[in-house]
Amino acid sequence: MTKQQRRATLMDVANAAGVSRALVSIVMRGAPGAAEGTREKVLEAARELGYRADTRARLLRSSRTKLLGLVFSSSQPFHTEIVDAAYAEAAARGYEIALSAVAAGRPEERAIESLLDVGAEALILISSTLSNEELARHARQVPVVSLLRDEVGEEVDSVSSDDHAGIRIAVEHLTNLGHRRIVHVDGGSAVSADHRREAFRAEMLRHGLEPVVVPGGPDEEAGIRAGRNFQAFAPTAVIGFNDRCALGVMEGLRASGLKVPADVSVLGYDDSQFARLSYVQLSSISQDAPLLAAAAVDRAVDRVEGTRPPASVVRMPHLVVRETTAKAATVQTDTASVG
Amino acid sequence: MTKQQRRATLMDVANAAGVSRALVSIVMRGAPGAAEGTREKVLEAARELGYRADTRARLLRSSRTKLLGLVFSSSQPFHTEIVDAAYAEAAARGYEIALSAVAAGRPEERAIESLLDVGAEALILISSTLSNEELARHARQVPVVSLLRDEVGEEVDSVSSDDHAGIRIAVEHLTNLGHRRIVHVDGGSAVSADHRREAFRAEMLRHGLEPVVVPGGPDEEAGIRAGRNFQAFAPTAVIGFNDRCALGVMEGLRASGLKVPADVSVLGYDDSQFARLSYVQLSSISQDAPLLAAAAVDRAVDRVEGTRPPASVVRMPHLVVRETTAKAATVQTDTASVG
DNA sequence: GCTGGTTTCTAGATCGTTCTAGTGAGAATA
DNA sequence: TATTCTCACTAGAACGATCTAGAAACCAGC
Repeated sequence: MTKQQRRATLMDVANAAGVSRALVSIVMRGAPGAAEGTREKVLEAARELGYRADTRARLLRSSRTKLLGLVFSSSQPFHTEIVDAAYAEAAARGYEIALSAVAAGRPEERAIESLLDVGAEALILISSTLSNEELARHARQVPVVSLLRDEVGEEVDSVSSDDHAGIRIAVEHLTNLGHRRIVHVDGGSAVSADHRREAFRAEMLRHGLEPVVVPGGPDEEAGIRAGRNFQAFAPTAVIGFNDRCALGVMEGLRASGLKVPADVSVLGYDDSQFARLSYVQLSSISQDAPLLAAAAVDRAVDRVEGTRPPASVVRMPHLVVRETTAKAATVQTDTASVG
Repeated sequence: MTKQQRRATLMDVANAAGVSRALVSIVMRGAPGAAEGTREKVLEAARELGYRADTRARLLRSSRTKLLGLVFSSSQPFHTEIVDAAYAEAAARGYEIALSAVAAGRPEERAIESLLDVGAEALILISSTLSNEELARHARQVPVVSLLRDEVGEEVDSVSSDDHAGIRIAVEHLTNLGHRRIVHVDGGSAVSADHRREAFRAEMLRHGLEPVVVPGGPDEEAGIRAGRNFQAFAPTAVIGFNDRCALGVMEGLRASGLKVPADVSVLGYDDSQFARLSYVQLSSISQDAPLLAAAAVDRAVDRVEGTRPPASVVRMPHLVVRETTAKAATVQTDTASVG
């Protein structure tokens, strides 16, 4: 059995350096109030003993943990891209990130509780599925920032991407390429699915086109299933709920012998790592995850430090054109021509 | 500005229930020494006030947090499957998981420090890239379990899958199907890459076959790149370093007009969610992530509770046959018809 | 009533920090 | 010389839990 050696404490350093604990504390924090000579003597002793401040004790006393809680879903690769960016921004502002995943058998509430237990000073929730009431309840204890979901009430911050604008850009991109028969495979019960679906309907009507929506979901399987349902409509372009869904759609088309983009254009949403894969090269609507993550961390820090009241930030998505969208085939069979 | 209400403490509950702090502590821990009646009165008061024990304070005094630190890589979807399983097993044993990701600009050491700071009692490191010396250094402070990497020294636990056996199973599966020209796209500098490469060489020689290894890596891009390099050899079967690599290989074959599995069989490794996608149906060597995760959590808990000394656990992988491996084409000549 | 043994409960110390309210020494000012 | 002002430093009380030791209440046996 390996013996675990006790960690050096402030007291040990103080004894070694021949000063009081308080002074060591001052030196270790880099706070003013110590003479240059003693400062160095203390640092020397600390180095000697391999001293590292015990964060728990420090935080217990100062009630500052400099810890931001981030709840993500372990099954959404897109979320992990946000995690990466959040770490970077948090570090830049002198905070740490505490992660907690929503997984099978582990609801969002549990994930949140575990973050509060380790002392998170604020919560950032990605695509939260909690009700506004539940969010408000947590917001009474600690600042809450909702990421990728807006309309979360007065007390909760939100950082999201303009879904309507994203769909508008998508529809415009495709109509500019001459597409008229465009299908949207929706996200089913996923968080932004309603927004995108409604936006699609509105934008298609605005262009005088029939808005065909096929039930889908957030993953490849959903895209493939949806493919079987829109074959009859013979679209020349498909807008997927997200990239994974669009990948499924592409796979379905490929199975039916249709070429992308020669026969059908496919547009994804999220601009995730899947879209960027060299053999996929999926055109997609980018929400710019790193920027969203940074904005969320910024708001969380501002709230923790009391510099700002809760607010909603909405960022504009943008189009990334790759190789799955192209001009519509020139032979447009029975559709109405442009007005 | 929303006023943040102070979190309830033991003292608050004690006052509300009309008992001492110590008794509340006893009740909350479920320790013996409280009458049934008062126990319920205290629990009621705690529920009323929404009391949750402060992990930092608890740790400071008792050095027990019931928190296991788990380090994973945010860019490896396979890791997130492990995360899911770890949560479940930890919960079953009465522990919580604290997550910390290795990401761009966030080395493993930083991930570890942040876990120790929140009070993790043990560390589980997935595919750690630390040296054995560094691992040993941490192991002196806290039990360390290395997951998916073995040969980590005396003081460190390890839970891994038998890579040699996995490759043996893979090679046997393919030779049983009549394949003779088999290529292994290796994992480059990834953690288990060396083991699998050497195992492949040994197993192929054992079957009297030429072991052709092509440099690869852990993702789709690597698989595609590798594809360009083994065309000349015209293999009838390919073993990818992992599923993502195998996916890239398949994509490359498809681009060259070759059919899987009619022309070439492809076998993955990990049996990840990618392999299971309905349009992929990749045959793969399963390491059974959930079991590995559970074993790692078990070892960590056992170590924390002092019931066992460090040890190595090696689990047997097994074959999952799906649709990307099939009998070798009957015409096996030394001249392949590839351009 | 007294003693002894449970069971239930509590006071107070303690963990390793930070924070508050000082003390003491020396320099500057009156 | 006495007073004030810094500056460097320290003692001791927090923070919110657990733990130890012991008190109080109750019951049994003699």
